[in-house]
Amino acid sequence: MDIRKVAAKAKVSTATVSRTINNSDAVAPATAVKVWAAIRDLNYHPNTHARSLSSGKSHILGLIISDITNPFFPDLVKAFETVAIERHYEVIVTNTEYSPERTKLCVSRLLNRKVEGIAIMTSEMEPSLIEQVQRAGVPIVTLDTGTPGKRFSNIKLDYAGGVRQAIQHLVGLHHERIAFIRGPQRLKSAQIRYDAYLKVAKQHNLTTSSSLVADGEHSIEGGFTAMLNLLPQKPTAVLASNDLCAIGALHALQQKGVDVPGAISIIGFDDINFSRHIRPELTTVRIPRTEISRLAFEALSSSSDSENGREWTIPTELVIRRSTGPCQRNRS
Amino acid sequence: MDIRKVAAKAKVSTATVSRTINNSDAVAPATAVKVWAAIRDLNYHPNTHARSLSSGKSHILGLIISDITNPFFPDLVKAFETVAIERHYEVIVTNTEYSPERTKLCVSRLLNRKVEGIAIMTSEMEPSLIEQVQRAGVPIVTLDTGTPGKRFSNIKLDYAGGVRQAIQHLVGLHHERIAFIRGPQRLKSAQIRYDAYLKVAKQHNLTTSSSLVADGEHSIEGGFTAMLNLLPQKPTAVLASNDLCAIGALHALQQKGVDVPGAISIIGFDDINFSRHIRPELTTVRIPRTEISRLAFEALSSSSDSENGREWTIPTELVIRRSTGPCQRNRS
DNA sequence: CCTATTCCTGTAACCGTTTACACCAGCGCG
DNA sequence: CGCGCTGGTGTAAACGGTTACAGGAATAGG
Repeated sequence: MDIRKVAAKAKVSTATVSRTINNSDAVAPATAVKVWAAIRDLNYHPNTHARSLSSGKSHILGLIISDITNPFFPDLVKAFETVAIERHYEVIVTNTEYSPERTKLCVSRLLNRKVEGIAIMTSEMEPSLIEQVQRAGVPIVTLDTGTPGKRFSNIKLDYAGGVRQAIQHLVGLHHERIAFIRGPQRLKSAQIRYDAYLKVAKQHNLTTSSSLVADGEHSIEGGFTAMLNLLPQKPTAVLASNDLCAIGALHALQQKGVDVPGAISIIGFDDINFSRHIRPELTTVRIPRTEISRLAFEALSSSSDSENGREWTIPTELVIRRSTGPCQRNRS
Repeated sequence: MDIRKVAAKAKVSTATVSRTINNSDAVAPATAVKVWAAIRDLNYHPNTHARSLSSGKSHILGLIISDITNPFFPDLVKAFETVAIERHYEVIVTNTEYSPERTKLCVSRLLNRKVEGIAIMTSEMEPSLIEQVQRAGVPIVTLDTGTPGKRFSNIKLDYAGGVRQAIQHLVGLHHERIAFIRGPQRLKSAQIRYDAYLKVAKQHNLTTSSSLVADGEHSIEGGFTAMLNLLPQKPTAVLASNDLCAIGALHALQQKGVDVPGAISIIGFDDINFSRHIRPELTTVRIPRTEISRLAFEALSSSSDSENGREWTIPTELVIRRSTGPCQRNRS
């Protein structure tokens, strides 16, 4: 069941079979028909390893994420897989688990498998690793990290736009004391969200006193304690750096008997699946993960050898559900 | 940077380098040292495709799941990846998305990549596909599906045990009207859970009238409407086939102003991550996914050519949290 | 009608390993 | 001392494709 058998059956050379498989236009239509018939009859599937070895193309893409257990990632992974297999690529997903050591391992695993591109969807990645990939001549696309260069594209998320929409929404509901639950500052994306909050809040002449900011560590527990710390400051609305934080904050308020959105409004960030299933359903800034995956794939597959990487910006969008409402304190 | 360069640098033949890499005991310790030094100096990494081609071993495992977006799977995937890479295997994860067509594609993708084993962690899989894999000589391990055979192992979950613990827990709290929210009956695992409910409830002389059973489709929405249907039957406790169903039921009760666990107790199944983060925290029957992955890997890697598959049974365990409490109606 | 070009196909080298087999040195033993 | 082993190493043939190059047939152009 190798290419030679097919060649024999179709009465052509292996070269012709190979060309046929690869849709080379150098093969006469009539011949192609014969070859395809033989392939079907023999139920022949080319050996991908042999193919990769001799052609140098593995048709595998690498996807690096932090942790598949983090609800942000499954959608991303699924969408990436979907578009990749549509184009007949295989994908290997690796979890860094936020550990530099493990991240190193992820990269070398992918490089060893001779992937044709790596989508790095996590921001904690040492520059030296990126360089290593570049030296290997493998295209890269990152999320919110670094500046594009040779075979290096970047996808930027317009966090500021989402934050602006969120704050405008709250201001429209007459909120003035809007607190912020911050993510870990070592994450670039968390940093940007915080900066955007600061900037937009100021533009609206809102208090941004540091007492209105708490650290939520991007986890439910973190959001919970952050909200507890925030409570004495009497905010009327809270913007969280993360849906998990927002959910944690929600729990804290429910435990304290504070009504949401009656007394306090809450807005999250990401729009993970569960946000729609929480009570009250969470108003949140959606990050379009399907779009990101699609673009990431595009970036990798268009990064042919000498071409320079590009940079895209993807908008984020406020999804209004039930955790936000008019500010009671400032009414009338 | 291929094996020849290493051989030259170490002043040995490529065969010796190869043997060294593969820890063959036929190489003299002193030689091995020389070779490893050369490898390190040259920063040499063997070409995995060449290796797979000539040895016939790809060192890749396939993992078939339904949908990474279903919160049951991420833990499973993560654990599988962890143990696999510990043993220097790569893993390709594929989502069937509950579609037979796509499932077929998953299998052929994996077969094309010459995986050395496939873990099928989803029950909707046509027997013809399984046969196809077996004909290809690739070891299989399934979850709750089929009977073990040549290169075919199976992992069974003791759902009945978990259901028994759950019902005993409720009975201990003086509950008598225990309703059940059923999963889709085409899923074997859902069927087994339902059967176990029926059996154990009868053993305890509880009503199992069909009016106390509703279909929840294993989703939050399904659980929600199922609970609404169940409400007129005045159950004092509800056992759900799935955490998602349980969460949906919880929402329904909260919306109707029914206190949990004050008026009605709820128990879920699976112990997905979010169960701990719901209010009230969900009492649930845990399915030990890490354990499953570990065993699945073991099954695959021990399924050497002629060896017959094995069958394991993994216990499930009731995790008591805050969604269950004493039955008020039957107290004194 | 001859030559140049185009189109299609085949031959064979090569991709980077593994591994069967051959070989040789050194050793134990009768 | 000669023989058979054993242990370590090298040679070279696979593994199953791709592709540079060569070459023959058919077509076009003069």
